[in-house]
Amino acid sequence: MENDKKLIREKLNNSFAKVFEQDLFNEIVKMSTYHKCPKGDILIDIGGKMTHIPLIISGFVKIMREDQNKDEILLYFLEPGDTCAISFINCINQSKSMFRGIVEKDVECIMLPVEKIEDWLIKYKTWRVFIIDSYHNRLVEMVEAIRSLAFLKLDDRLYKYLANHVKVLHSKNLSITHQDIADDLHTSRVVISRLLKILEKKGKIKLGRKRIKLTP
DNA sequence: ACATTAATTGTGT
DNA sequence: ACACAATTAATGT
Repeated sequence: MENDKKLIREKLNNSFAKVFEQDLFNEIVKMSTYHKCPKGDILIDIGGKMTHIPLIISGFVKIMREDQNKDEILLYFLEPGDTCAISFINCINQSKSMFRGIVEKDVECIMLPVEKIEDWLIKYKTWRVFIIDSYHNRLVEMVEAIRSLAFLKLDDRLYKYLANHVKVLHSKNLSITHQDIADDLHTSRVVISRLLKILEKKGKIKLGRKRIKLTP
């Protein structure tokens, strides 16, 4: 147990360095629990109720919305240093989640209980800033997603999608299938394959089975 | 090491 | 969009 707290303290220091004031930092360590979620885990599902909110230490999570015909809309990603501020509101007003969060790459996170989160909002300025910032970031990403849907052609969207993955994974080598991409971008696999082929011919990427390499 | 099978990717209509 | 061919990875013998 003591070891656990030590671990949390360490992890928080690495990913959330100097974001929180000292008192708050100590409280977070005291109230939180450490979790690991393997790829494929569903962190939060549509209709689910939240009791904790996560602070992401490592890995990343894909947040999406599913509509009537089982179609999924990709909304945004949670990266290390992020929290899901949207789920935070769900916590406070006890409403159910509109979104689903799927772990795309093994996640380490710190879970915080809802009750405390509300207290801290009043007590700590750095916490307020953190939550509002988080909200702002989510909004910016959603606006960007809408812009991209409305104005960009599919080939540009595809490239952006790849570039974004490169960014969050800190690696130019992506291990992903054409089908997965097609699902996220709402097209067929064949279209993605063809566009990727064109990108390869242009020298923008290198293709392999289950892997795509962005060229610098 | 080889054959079999399943999954992924490529291409023409 | 569909069908099918080709290629590659995974698994068992």
